[in-house]
Amino acid sequence: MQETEKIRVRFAPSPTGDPHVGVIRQALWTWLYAKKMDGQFILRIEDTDQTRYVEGAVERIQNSLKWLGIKWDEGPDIGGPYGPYFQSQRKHLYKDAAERLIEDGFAYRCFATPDELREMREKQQAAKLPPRYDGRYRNYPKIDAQKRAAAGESCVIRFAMPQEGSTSFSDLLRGEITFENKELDDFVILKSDGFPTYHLAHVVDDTAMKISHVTRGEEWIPSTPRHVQLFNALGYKIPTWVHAPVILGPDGGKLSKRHGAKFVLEYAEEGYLSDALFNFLAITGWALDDHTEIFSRKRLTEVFDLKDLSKNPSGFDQTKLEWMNGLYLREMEEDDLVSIFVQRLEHDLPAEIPRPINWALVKELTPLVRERIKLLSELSSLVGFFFTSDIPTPATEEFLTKKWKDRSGDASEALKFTANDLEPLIDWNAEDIQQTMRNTAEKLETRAGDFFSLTRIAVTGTRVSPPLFESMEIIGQELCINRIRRASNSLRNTTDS
RNA sequence: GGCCCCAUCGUCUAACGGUUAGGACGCGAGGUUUUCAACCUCGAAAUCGGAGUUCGAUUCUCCGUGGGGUCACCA
Repeated sequence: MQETEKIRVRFAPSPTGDPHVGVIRQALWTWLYAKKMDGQFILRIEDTDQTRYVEGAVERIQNSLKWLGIKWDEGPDIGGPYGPYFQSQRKHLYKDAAERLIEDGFAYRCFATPDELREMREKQQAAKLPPRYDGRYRNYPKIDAQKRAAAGESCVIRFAMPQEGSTSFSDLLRGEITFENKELDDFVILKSDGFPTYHLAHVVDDTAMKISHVTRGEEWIPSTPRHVQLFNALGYKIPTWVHAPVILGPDGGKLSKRHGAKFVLEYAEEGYLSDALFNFLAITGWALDDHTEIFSRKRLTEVFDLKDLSKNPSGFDQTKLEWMNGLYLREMEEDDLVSIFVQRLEHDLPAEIPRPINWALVKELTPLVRERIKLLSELSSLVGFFFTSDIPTPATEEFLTKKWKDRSGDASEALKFTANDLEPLIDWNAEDIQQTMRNTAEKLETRAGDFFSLTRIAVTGTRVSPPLFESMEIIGQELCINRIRRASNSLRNTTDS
């Protein structure tokens, strides 16, 4: 019974480079479905094209998945009952299948050279015909083909597509899709180097691995009739097909590396949270209802369903991802966030700052900054001044904006008063610091805001910073007063122009 | 170009054939405020076009149009 069969799905990338968000979203949806259905999620490496193999790609793929919390139940590193999980290690299976197809009259050897085929296509195109294999070896005597192959002549094996009628299949999302067989040519199933093409390989493997749902990008729709024919010719059961939408680049075309980060691990480096990217990827192209969009992984494994995927390709809304990342940063459990912050600062803070990073300090400043950043990469520049006893005094121009324009003397005075008023403070806490400084401002007949901004620059070194008084409390009395005095002195030595 | 898929605010999307077409990001206005954020309120913003079917189409059908995919000894 189909209904009672175990759900087994797979993610089957080829190791040609880093997986970008489009392919990883595909993996993510597939994984969610496996979890929801209490099935198995298999990772299989489709390395049948040795010319495109990229060193380290398998590791990058695995690391991308791991970073997102997508664990496979069977795969190249952990094995499983249907291994091996590298197609390059299953060559004999494809060869056997191809030979069986020849035996049964579904396939034949083709000795056309690449040059010959290229020439053929050029002629077709010159004649304004669609480029396609013309079947020149389709009726070549089997005995002769056998002889030439045995003699070591290079050849490929092609599938003999039916030339009449049509092939239909049902897609979970799109329903019935039909192609005229005459539109399809005799495609290669086994290459001259003995490796299979994708068409043969995945049909053989998906069957051998008992894959119940073939999930893949919609770009595969046009070759699905070939797969249907292959499944049938081999006597295999047709799986359920799910051709999911793809992600479009910001330019409307295919996702391109020119526009910002593209690879999953780049998002990690840029300071996105795994949970946030996961959530975001899950809901671009899928929705539960008309209002929910924040989901934990666990919740998603309960409510997600492949059949609810959107049919149309989606753009990648980078801005919304950033918003969502900020949201996760704000809502995360504080202790978890502290440890993420520490980790990030270890990595991002300038080398001069001694390691290990002071955990207690990070814990203190976390509440001050967590809602001020969208990306972890923004953290170190925002909090750097907490970690060094010796910030460089900002340039005069930094201080003399707005109310203080051309008033370096006044600014210097104001800071001097602040330092003096702050010095006797016994209980160094944000509230008292604020009160003291408000008094100072009043005394100087200066608007508090203008006055605070001056102090902010002196203490933090920047015009934009975490809340001033809380920051000052953390930095400590002595250091704050030093910085303010230093700023005051530097301003006094400036002549207004 | 042939074939195939798709079509709701700028973007991601929701809507048993009956809703003032909903939400979110972003954007604009206001509020809050020591900077920046965050937060709150309000606002602008969409059913690609044309025929049908129907008492009634975002929804079903057809035709256009637009976008995307695919036509390899790549996946």
